[in-house]
Amino acid sequence: MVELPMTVPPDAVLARGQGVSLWRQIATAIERDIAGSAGAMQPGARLPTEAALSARFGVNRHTVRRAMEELEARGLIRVEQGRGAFVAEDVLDYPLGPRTRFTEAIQRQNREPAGRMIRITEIAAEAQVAKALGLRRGRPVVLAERLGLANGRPVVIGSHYLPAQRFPLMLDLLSENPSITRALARSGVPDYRRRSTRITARMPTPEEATLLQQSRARPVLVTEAINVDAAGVPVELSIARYAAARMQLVVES
Amino acid sequence: MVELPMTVPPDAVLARGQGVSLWRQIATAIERDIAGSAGAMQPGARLPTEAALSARFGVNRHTVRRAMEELEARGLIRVEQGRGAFVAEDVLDYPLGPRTRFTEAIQRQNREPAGRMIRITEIAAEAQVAKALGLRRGRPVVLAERLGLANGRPVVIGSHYLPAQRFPLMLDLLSENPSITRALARSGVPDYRRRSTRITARMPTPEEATLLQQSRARPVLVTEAINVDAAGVPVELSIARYAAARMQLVVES
DNA sequence: ACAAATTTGTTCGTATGTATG
DNA sequence: ACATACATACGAACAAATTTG
Repeated sequence: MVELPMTVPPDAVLARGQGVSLWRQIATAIERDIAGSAGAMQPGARLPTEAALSARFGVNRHTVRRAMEELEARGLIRVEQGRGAFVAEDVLDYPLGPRTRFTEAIQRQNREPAGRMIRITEIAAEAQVAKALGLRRGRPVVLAERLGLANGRPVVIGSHYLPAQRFPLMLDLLSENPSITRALARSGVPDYRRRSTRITARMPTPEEATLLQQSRARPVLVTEAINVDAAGVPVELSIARYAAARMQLVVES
Repeated sequence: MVELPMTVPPDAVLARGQGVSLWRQIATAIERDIAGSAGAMQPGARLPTEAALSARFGVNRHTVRRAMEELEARGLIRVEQGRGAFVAEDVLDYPLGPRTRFTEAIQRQNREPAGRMIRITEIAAEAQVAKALGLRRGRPVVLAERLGLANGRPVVIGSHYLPAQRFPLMLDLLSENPSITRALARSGVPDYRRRSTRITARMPTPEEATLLQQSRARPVLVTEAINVDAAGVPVELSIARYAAARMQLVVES
């Protein structure tokens, strides 16, 4: 990019010397762009660079930065060094209770939940899975991998392991309808609860980053939960990876 | 690095053609190096590169890799592309109950807990802190930042915010002894409990990475907990940052 | 592993307008 | 009228983080 030495008129004209500081006018202009009734920007969308904005408004970069500071302090945008500024995404809460279901948790926050099945297969249980489900190694388990979305934005990848011998129809049921709760209900488990949850954080695999539509440089929250039936017998091992920027876990005591 | 075309004798000699595969011999040799009675390697310490090991054992790099695979599958080491192989660190559990204290949680897992105060100051409450503690913005709060260690390894940084007006002696008490529990007890709060906890994950700041002695490329788990007294009044906002590689959170339901 | 390009963050310096005493 | 303090605005240079090839 070559810098043109000419003075170009700014696209947006500000009222100079009228009692309202330039940076305030810029802040409200950007705010209108973000939440404006006309074309509202999507949460997570990237704002123009500081250089672009200062050109557009015909001001120094510092003046734009002062406006950005204001918007960030008010929680409307998120600025990241080296990456840019982004329309703030609202962070959803995921309550870690014994009975929380993804769909309910999202609905309670007035978002539209959705699920997309990524893959359903039957595999042999490795050590970790077998131990969690109380099976012997190598026993068949159904593995269902599901992407959970809120308002169309991906927020979680869930890997669900269920004993194939106890639930012979599970693979078909989940192929029809991605709801684990529904498939378990049709398999004679009307209710189940979360027994224990381990929470860790790590960097995403390339596939996880793609599915969650997030940068490979941001971490995922990982929960590993064992779900048991009314009798306390494990029916599902669930490993979920949350986009940490869009979802936080909440424990009520 | 230039590859020397000469054949140099390996430092460690293996038994070839004796019924035990080379990679198994190498695996047990490395295992002895790691956990050996002689000079045990510290958890988190870096192993020699694959090239160095293949030179030392006089085998192809693939053979060393086969041994590494085995050790990684058994959880003894952790291999990271582009970084190297490291002696596995044991991951401690931190139970997120209403009454869990750091010291007890570490002791229950037979580790030696320790705490080092990083800084104690009195500051004006910003919006987030004020809201959590039920104060007005700008009211004075004591901020105590503490590094928690297990067996001498840093595992958590805790930032503790307490209302300075309710606890006028807090700054002095914490300067004497870094225990929050003790300082609260001496301030007329013999017991407190965790009301709610939010859990997120993010990349560490440079300072956090240094304090936790971890790579800036690995995430930290962040918990934000509000602690209340027997009457349910908030007495402390606690923001903790855990080295995700050394600590995982556990919720029992 | 490295270098280049892009983008935000920080720190100088300079100048102007406004409110205060 | 003058001095002072403060917020605003501009310019330049460099530092730091990220992305890309």
